[in-house]
Amino acid sequence: MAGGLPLTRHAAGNRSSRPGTTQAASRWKALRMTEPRGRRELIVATAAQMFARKGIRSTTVREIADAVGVLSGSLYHYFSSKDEIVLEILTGFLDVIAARYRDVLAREQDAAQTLRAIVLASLQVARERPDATAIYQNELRYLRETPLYKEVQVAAGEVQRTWLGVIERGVADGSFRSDISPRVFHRLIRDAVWLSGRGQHPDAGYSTERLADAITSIFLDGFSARPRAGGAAPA
Amino acid sequence: MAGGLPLTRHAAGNRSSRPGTTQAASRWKALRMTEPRGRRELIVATAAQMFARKGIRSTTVREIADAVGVLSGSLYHYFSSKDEIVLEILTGFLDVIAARYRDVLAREQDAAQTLRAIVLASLQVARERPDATAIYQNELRYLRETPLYKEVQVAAGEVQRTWLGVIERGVADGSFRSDISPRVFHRLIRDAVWLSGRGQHPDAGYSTERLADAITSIFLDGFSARPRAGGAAPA
DNA sequence: GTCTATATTGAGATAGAC
DNA sequence: GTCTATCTCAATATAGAC
Repeated sequence: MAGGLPLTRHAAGNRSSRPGTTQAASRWKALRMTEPRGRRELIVATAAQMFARKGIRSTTVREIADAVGVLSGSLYHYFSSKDEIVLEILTGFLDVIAARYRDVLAREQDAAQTLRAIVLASLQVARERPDATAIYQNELRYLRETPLYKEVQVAAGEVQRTWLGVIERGVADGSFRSDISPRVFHRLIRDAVWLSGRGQHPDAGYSTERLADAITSIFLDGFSARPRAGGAAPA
Repeated sequence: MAGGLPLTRHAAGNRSSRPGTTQAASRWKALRMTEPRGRRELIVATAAQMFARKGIRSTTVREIADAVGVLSGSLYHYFSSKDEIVLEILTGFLDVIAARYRDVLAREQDAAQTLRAIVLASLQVARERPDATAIYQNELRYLRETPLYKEVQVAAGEVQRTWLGVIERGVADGSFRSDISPRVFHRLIRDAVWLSGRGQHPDAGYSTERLADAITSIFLDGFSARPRAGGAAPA
């Protein structure tokens, strides 16, 4: 923390200027599935990327502004605070998850199939929105300190109830073990799923589908080598 | 044995004064297994508690000093920076883990038994040192920004090699599945173990041993309800 | 809608008296 | 070994010109 950088604040020269076509904007075009449309969305997307990489607290509004290609004061034309940007990132994220889960539940499969589908849907969202995923996993502590947290909690509630619901259903109908608390199982599989993108390495060679299968298989069948219910013995 | 430590002066306000018996000190006596001995250790323990609860960045040196019962300048008699306190917390933590793992390996059990023992040892450390555990899980991003990170990484290396070693051994001798990457399995079970203390609720009614059994059983046998290798059918 | 310039606050760290 | 007092820097946010 003693570090004094010999910083020159923002050499006004290196911005080349037209907002819509900055480096930041074209980066998104190349890398992300959903390309930010307007300046406001570009701010959100850029901030999400930086929050995910460096943490919310360590990312300054000036850095966000630099990356977007404007000066920091201009951000306040779109958002009234840094936290408001955070809120927009997370509610967008949670809304997407909740919607996917609703689709899954609408299929009315059995508990095991539903669980597998929830795992897959979660991993897909994690892949599509890696920044928001990382922020949500890593910055809960920051979030709790902000007044906006309540709004996030509401959105998170539905998500949690979906997981717990399918687990309890499986226990009730006899397809899942009843000697282990559904809450404990929920915590384990939920963390496994959401943290599996941590460290950005998508596990060389593990597609989203294959990872979903691996996770579901471990959690339902176990890692011990012995004949398994559904099918073939281990290769 | 926190009896009589030297007196301090200083009346400034609400602190009642003898360092050894401040609120902070007696809190430790009540709650923790290892009671801080000297002032230096009290600083470390207090800081750990606050870092765990509020995050490193949000905890100011002034807050730490207040909780200990001194003024902020005095901390710099013991540590030359805030990060040095963080480093002491984490290397102490990792050294304890590495030592426990060495004990486990010395027993020369089979892979499944060793894995179970590592899970249990980890949960015990997590229970004994919840603050350091939380810090290590939640503040990796902060750590990476600090020059001290390299030292932490070295200590973490041995820990990781222990996990991976036992998993690979089980795969090699045929007791674990070979159709799932050991690295993937390692990540899943490691996160499950270290995060299981998250949220401070020790899972009402789940002792450390019972939780270790639950985790090991889920990861080895699976959550599906069907006759399991080792014994009785689910209740 | 963006910039320039700056107010304001808060943090880590230091110097030197006691 | 602790306190008092203060330095220095960095960060969020604002005001108002263009």
